[in-house]
Amino acid sequence: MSTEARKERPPAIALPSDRHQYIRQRLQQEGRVLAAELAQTLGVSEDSIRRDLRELAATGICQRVYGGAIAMTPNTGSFIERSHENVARKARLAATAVRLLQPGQFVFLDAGTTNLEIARALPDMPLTVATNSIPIAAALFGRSQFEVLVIGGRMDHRVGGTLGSIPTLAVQDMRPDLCFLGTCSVDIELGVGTTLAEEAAFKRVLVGQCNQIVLAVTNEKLGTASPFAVAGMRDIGRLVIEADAEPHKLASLQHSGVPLLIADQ
Amino acid sequence: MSTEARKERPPAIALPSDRHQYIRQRLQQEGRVLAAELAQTLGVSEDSIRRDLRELAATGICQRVYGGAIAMTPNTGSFIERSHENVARKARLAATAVRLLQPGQFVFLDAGTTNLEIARALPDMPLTVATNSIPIAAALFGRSQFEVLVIGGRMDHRVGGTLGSIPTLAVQDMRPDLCFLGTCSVDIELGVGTTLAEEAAFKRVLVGQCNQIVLAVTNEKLGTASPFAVAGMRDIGRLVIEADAEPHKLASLQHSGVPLLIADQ
DNA sequence: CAACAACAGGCATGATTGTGCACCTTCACG
DNA sequence: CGTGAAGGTGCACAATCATGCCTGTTGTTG
Repeated sequence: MSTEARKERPPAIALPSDRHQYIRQRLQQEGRVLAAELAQTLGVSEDSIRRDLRELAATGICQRVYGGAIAMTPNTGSFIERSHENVARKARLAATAVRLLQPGQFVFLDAGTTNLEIARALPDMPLTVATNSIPIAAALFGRSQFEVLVIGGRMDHRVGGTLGSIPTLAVQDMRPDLCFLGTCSVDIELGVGTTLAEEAAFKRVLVGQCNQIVLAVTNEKLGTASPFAVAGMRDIGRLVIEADAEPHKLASLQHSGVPLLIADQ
Repeated sequence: MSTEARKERPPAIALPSDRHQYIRQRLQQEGRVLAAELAQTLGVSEDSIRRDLRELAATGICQRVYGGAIAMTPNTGSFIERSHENVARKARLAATAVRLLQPGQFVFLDAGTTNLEIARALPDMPLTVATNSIPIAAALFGRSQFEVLVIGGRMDHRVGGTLGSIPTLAVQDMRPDLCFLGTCSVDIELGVGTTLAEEAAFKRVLVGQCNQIVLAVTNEKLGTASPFAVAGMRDIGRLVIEADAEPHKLASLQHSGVPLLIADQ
């Protein structure tokens, strides 16, 4: 196997940065690494490997698990998988976010697992809801007090909704009062971003159409960046975050002037 | 079988998170898992498997049952489909109907509970699938070998799909090879009909766009009429019926010249 | 109802982890 | 050239985690 050949190559590595690069390469190739195996391959103690993995995890490159680490590439995990992660925390975020709604409003629910929880948490009041997400539309099926508009087009199996020119054109005919924007990353300097170019293009048009943008983000997305920019922080009308967000991130967000809404514990 | 090959693959699993991922994959593929079988396949005790399943159940990924666990489908939501007890019969109809498909075809799946079973029974071959039904789109979500086109518009909570001018206009740009038409009633004299005027209007346009119309109907719909006509019997390219259809209805259908396809018992 | 399988919880054990500490190398500075 | 600061590395230790076994309980089947 090619991976075997690559694993057995003499490391001849003395610099920690070389080790980091090697670990990142392995993570990208195989999706996961084992601490003990890395220690043997690289000829250092497991302590050093653990330190390396901790540092890589701190920068969001991987996620620390018992015995090693798994790659944190955002494309890892389809929508179905992601929709099972952190459900309780997302539901708490959603319960707070829906308080921003007023009866009679026209609200857009962008694709995303947090927004799926928001769809489930929508209160029983007259609302017009538009969405390009199939799971969200399915969750709203039967909630007959809502006028539901489905944005048609080609379904993207990664994001769980329609993307491309057809949905983009359809959104240009709408003027939602409120938009819950789905996102992969939020950073004060870099703003909101996603991992797919097509997704970002759609969201950019969406942001331009909506009266107010609301962003509900879990802790792990705060302070991270994604390859494709969607919006700047000044475009965000309200940022809903968890109660136990890291203090220094919370402080810098408050300092940046974004209107915050902190979810109940 | 491919599932066999996947089951027998050497686990080479050292991390507990890998085990979780494997179980989730099996759940998604097969809908259910057995604790004893997992323990043997993964080379750990059943206690550990039970702990894993408990954790996965706690996060909502699966539901714990005696002997294993079954997959939860939170993204497809709580459908009212469970109220339809004819799922098994519809699934048999569907298994026969999908044999009409050829690789590479463009197929339209109209809204309807029988067509939902057809969506689930679609074989693994390259297909372009268009639908105005949200439950069907949700069922196809994740089947990444299909190019799925969702027909957008206002969602009708009674039929579970989009209806009105927007979907009708969207369908006029399509020329599907095959269309599985949803229906409320079929009669040799009166043809195909539905109970909603808007629904019938959409289906009439759809019928005009498609190269071949396939109708899969359960016994209780045969020989009944609905207020709004959709198509005549001569528009039907193939009629899929159950094996135990009433003999006199079957005879008159055969006499009428409609190409019949009788489902397996 | 009886036999049996599956289950949850408690417990002991070994593996993994984080942290503090000592040692080493490197490098800038006097 | 000597020296001290800074960072990387390995080791020891305590805490945590994962696992298998045990026990009593619950659910299933005949």
